[in-house]
Amino acid sequence: MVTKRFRDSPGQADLRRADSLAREIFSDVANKWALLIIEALGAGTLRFSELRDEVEGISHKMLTQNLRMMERNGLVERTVHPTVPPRVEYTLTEPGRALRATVGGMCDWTHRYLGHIEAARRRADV
Amino acid sequence: MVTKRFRDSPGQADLRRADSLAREIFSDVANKWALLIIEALGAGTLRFSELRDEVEGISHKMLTQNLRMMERNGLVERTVHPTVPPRVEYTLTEPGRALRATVGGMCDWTHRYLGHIEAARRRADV
DNA sequence: CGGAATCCAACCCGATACTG
DNA sequence: CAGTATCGGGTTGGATTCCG
Repeated sequence: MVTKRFRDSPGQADLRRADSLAREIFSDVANKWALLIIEALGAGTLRFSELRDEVEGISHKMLTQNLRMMERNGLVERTVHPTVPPRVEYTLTEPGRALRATVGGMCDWTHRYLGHIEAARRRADV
Repeated sequence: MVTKRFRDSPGQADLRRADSLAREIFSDVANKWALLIIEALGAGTLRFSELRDEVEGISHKMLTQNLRMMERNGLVERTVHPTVPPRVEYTLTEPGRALRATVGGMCDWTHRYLGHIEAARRRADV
């Protein structure tokens, strides 16, 4: 069997294929910092420093890096106010808000199953 | 602007706190390999080698590592058939299936917004 | 204040070899 | 077939510094 060399049609890209665009995007987004940032922005627009306070434990560098990635992928919009001192605000775009809905599901899941998981760990950690 | 704290009921662990159990679990789960494994197991029970084929690009080591983590957290159940050659099967538990529902949402999101994101990238990548 | 760049330690993860 | 252990290069990511 010959591996297809031509592009898939846009709607058919598959997360399972390691080399697909879909997988690349999924990999970008499926990391804890990106998801926590999205969740934090769910409540509304935030400044850089507010975001850093909101997502406890994230470093300046990681926050910048993830915001750049999310901006490039069109998940957040970056607004610079040319004031002194500078003021930069981040907002979820429509795709970002759509993603946020499912991320919220993951957060809820974490809280709901906290007990289950604690118990499972006690069983596993002999 | 007032920071909203309404989501946190007292006594409920908070994802925002870097040192909370909830954050630890979220960080375990919020990585691409774990999520792709969960998605793969959504269709039903799979053997180790089937899982490795299903999640393209994952290494033997990463698969093992993530499965151990997921087993410890009670997301998957591991069944060893004492045959020769050995046969080990993995199945989602109830918490695992619940999580899978939201992961499915993320996968759908990826497909739905693939076009948006591609366009955003073209705009960003000057 | 927000961002970029640098340095460097810590770790991630793939490859490999070996076991039952 | 499934799993463990080890090794080492590559990447990650924190701390720091400087800039507009």
